Amino acid sequence: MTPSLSTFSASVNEGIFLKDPSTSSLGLNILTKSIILIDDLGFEQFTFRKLATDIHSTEASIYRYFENKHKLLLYLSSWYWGWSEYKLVLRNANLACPVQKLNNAIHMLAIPEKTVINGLDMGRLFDIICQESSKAYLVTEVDNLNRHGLFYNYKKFVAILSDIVLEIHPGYPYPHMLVTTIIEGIHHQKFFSEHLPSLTDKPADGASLADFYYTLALSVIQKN
Amino acid sequence: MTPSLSTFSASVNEGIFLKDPSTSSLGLNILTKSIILIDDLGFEQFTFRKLATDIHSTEASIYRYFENKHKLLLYLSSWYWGWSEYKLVLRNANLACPVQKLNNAIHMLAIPEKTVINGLDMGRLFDIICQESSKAYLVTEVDNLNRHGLFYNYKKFVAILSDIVLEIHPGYPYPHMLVTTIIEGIHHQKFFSEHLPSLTDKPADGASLADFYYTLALSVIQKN
DNA sequence: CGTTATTGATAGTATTACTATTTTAATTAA
DNA sequence: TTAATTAAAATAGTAATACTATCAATAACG
Repeated sequence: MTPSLSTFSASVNEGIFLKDPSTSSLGLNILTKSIILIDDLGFEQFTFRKLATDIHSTEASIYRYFENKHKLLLYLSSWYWGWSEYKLVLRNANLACPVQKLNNAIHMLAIPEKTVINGLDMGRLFDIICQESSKAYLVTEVDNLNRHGLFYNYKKFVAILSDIVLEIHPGYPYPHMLVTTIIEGIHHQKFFSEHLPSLTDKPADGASLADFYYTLALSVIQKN
Repeated sequence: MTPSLSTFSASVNEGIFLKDPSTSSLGLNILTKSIILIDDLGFEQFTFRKLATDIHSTEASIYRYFENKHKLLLYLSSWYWGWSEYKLVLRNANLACPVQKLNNAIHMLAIPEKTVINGLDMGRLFDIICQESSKAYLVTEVDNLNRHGLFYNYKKFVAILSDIVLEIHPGYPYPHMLVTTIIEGIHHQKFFSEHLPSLTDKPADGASLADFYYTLALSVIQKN
């Protein structure tokens, strides 16, 4: 069911990078290794200098691709949502029932595939999404970034899911709230289950997470 | 209904500070002004140097209270949850119905009071909680911090709410998941409504947030 | 009045987050 | 094949950040 990599090229908004990293081997190296480094060190300890030594390049070279590490995080996040949308659309292509579509989506979000796409370790990228991606928007420049469309891919994904919710219950007043609550919730619970288990419930694996949020979604949608 | 300030002294875990800021006027100054500065600049732009000049003190003096700005954020967050617990217990003291208790709690979380407690601007502190507080735990040192009990106040608050959920539906399997989903959800939606409105639904004021999450909670609890 | 704790003043270091410039290497186009 | 263009490496440097250390001044306290 996983789409072949050759057919997928992530469309990440141009404003995020200075030079498209997907067009050169150094750029791809930056992406590949930054995922590993950010996952290992955490975003705050991660620096372009460390990345540079890791890929046997220089800080200056990396700065030609990304203005700063925050933009790199935004790129990874944006790429993730671009990829997720692609997968979702493909998986739901031949489904008619919106409840099935929603179920599909929630499972996709909660149970990450551990494959490698375009050289990028999706398992680690998912961990970054859970632990670091909110730092991409929880910043003072958020309005400015948003004005330039740098959250487009995430917003698009949310919009698609919201439409599915509305298919299930036309006129439901809070589709976006529900969808972002589920998405951010999944990421939080993943983190909690690993680091702050008393903030979640056992077993907090992907399957029970999907179960919890799918039930939640359906109860809420039908209740209103 | 607001408890009198004289009766409340926040109990923040000792490991968070080097010297208790609530015991000196410089300490209180640090707390008061850091709330304003973090709210104005955002946590990443906020520095002890800027805070020092702001309160006409020195960096070194501030470092005598907090190891680093991250610990200061943890203090503010911890103080917020200590205060919230105090308020919640007081408000629910003479209620028997757990559904009413939950309703109370959700309204308290979604509709912040704009008062000043012990000199601390609660309106601004709430904004910090929404925008910055997740950065207090989304770090690599989280396990170490947790081992030292530095998230105690938040976990305690979650535990109290989870117990209320269990009062409503004994045996409900996901009380903690539900509670943290609601709490973090409220904070996210607050932020989204101000900065990324397409990720939420209008009107995203406190009242409709409370409405959304209260309905969500009840549907989910009763469904299972 | 003397002791102790608190803060201020000053200084210094390692690291981070960049920017600029020049050299080398690799591609491509004439 | 050479010249022209582009990408990357090497090197250097700056301002700001995140601290640490030392010592003097002062206030509080018994």
